[in-house]
Amino acid sequence: MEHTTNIPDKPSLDGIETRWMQRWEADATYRFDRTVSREGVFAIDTPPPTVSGSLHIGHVFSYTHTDTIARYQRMIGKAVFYPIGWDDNGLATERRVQNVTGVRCDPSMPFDPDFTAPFRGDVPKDHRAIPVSRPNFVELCREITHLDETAFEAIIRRLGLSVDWSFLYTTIGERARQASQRAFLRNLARGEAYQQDAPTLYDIDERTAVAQAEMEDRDVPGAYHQVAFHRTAPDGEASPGDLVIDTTRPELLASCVAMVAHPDDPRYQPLFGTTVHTPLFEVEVPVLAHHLADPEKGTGIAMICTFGDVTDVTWWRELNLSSRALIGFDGRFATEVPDWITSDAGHEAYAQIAGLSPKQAQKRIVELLTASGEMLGNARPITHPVKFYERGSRPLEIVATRQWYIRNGGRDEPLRNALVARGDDVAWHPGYMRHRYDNWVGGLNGDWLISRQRYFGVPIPVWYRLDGDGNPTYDEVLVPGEDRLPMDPSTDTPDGFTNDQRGVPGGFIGDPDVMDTWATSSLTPQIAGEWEISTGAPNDLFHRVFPYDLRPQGHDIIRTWLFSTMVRSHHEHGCAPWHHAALSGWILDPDRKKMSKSKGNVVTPIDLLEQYGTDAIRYWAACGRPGVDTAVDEGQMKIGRKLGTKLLNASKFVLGFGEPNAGAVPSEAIDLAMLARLRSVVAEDSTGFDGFDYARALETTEQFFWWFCDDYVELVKSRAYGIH
RNA sequence: GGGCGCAUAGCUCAGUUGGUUAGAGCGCUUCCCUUACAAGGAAGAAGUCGGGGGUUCGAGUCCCUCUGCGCCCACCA
Repeated sequence: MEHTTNIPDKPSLDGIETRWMQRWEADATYRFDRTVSREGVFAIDTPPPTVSGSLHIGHVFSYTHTDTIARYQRMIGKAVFYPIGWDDNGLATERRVQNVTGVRCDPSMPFDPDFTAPFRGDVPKDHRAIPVSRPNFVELCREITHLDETAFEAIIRRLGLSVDWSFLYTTIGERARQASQRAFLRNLARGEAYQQDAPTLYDIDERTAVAQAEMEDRDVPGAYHQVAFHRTAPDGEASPGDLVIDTTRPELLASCVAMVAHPDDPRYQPLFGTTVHTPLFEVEVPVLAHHLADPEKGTGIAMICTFGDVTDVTWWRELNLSSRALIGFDGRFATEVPDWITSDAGHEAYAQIAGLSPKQAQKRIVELLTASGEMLGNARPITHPVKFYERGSRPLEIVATRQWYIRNGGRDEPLRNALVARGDDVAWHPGYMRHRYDNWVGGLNGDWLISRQRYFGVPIPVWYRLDGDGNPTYDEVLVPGEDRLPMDPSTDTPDGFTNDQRGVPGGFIGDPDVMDTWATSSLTPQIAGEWEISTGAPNDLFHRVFPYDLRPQGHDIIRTWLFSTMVRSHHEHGCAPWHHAALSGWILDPDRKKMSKSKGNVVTPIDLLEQYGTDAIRYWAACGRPGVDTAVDEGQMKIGRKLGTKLLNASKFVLGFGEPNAGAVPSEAIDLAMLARLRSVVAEDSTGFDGFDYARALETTEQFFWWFCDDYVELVKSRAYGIH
């Protein structure tokens, strides 16, 4: 207890944050005691915020919730493991660097040790991005993330989070790369990781494959084009009898491999087993039956292209069709005329779209179809959902590429059921969030694609043997021993080889890809807990913290972070990675619209912290019920500010009377009543916190505090001042 | 098409297994610079708990249904 002489006349909240930040740091107040065994530990799998700009008020909101839980657990005697990290690898960072500096990575460029990046503001708007080598680009990513991370740390400290900074990690850091590569190699050894050459959703701007979890549907304008295919006459020539389809992607006509209608559709039953000729390109394709064809849609018969959408992929696979892919990794139609187009007219038509983007090609094809009379009527505009990469600006294309996958139940019923059942091992707060998990796992339609054709990430830690012609033999995967991790296959050499065998026939080549950022952040429990890291006392930490007690996170990343963490833990440890998952709500702007940068309504945390003070902001945050979307409410922050001042003044009153005499026991009825009430408040708050309901605990405490001030203090005043 | 959430005073929200006249804060009205606090205190007005139906002695709370808003998921040619 402070001595009475230290009580200021006019207690103030100003500067209180700095004082306590320094005190906590000096005293190592929140340092985790790593001698405590698992039963005495409360471990938190803190979300590492994405380093791609600044922290959002939403972070302040949800991180405060977790901090109240951490502080409660500490108060009841637990050693709280409360680490923090920065998620700085991956495409989000690369995009940020591109935006800030105006460069782009070109792996074919040589390293330039003297390169200094311009800042975007100094680059003319119409100037094209400056290509730099991969090492230069990675260096830039490190520099810029470091700047952002410094700012992040300042805000988190200012917010008073009781994290243990000695466990700070980054997802591009050595520990993360090591854990990520180790887990991958073990997935590989157990058959949970595999590579496959298959149609893949591909972002043609970022030039990388993306996973199902990173896709989103957007309603965009499109148009139905009614196009006539020509029936094949007995002599093999196209006849005038036409078969009409509706398509939103006429530009893919050259990739058409078949027609498909529902097996029960009487309109098309006579045509099953026959062939038709495509318009413009005059390619002969079969008419087939498949139950996914919807008689209600368009004309009831569709063209199958490789690949216009995911249904095409299903048809292609299940009907065992050949592949006629034309859109390449650059998002443009192949420049060479494909060999399945044989007629002169077909060659001529293809020359019109060679090298074009899908959008350009569509325009041209429509012109050609109109000219040839094979397009019936005008295009009918519609709005339809199209798949985008969540951070992308152009629709995803489907391109056949070799990629790495981790099994997540998307193609495997028993594994899917096992992962759904893992949801039972976790207590969900609020409980209904469980449905989102079940929903997502139940709806998976493929395994988890983890390879990315990008640069700032954890390398896929394998090499491939090159055959006598210098071509990679992908089924001969060369792996490093775990003692070599972290490693980079583009500079490290596999055992039994020398570096001069890199890229030469009979030698080896490193996998050029990096892992998806979720493939690393799915291991935050392992990274923060120093899984398998030898620190003199091997693994002294991990078994004290794993499985963690709590995973706090936003409900929007159940499909990504929560699920992927579950997958990795299930494979590696055979259990759920935590006992509780607490899902926080969204932050809405004061008009209750979802905040977004494009709307320009983002409130920066630092301004609010400056204006109202940490306690006021934390008060506002803690008033938001678990899982409930909450508006930014400066009124609530003002109340928090007043409450803080009230607390200081009430403390001033109480502390002003000094310590009670040693051995003194309360005997006045009013005192005993107050203490009894306090006991019930403590009990109720404990119940609230045990169920991760910090808001209920706050409400109870606040109510008690006002009663204490308004009634109890007023009633004891005369006694306190010695007036009877 | 499937799933989930929300709807309570002008505003933002509590209301835990159904139980006396439905609560808080902000805002509003009136009064008070009283020695912890005017960045405060005291008092007051204000709601047919989204509509309809049902179960019950009793429903904001449980069941059915409808409406509106929001979110998640889906093979959307």
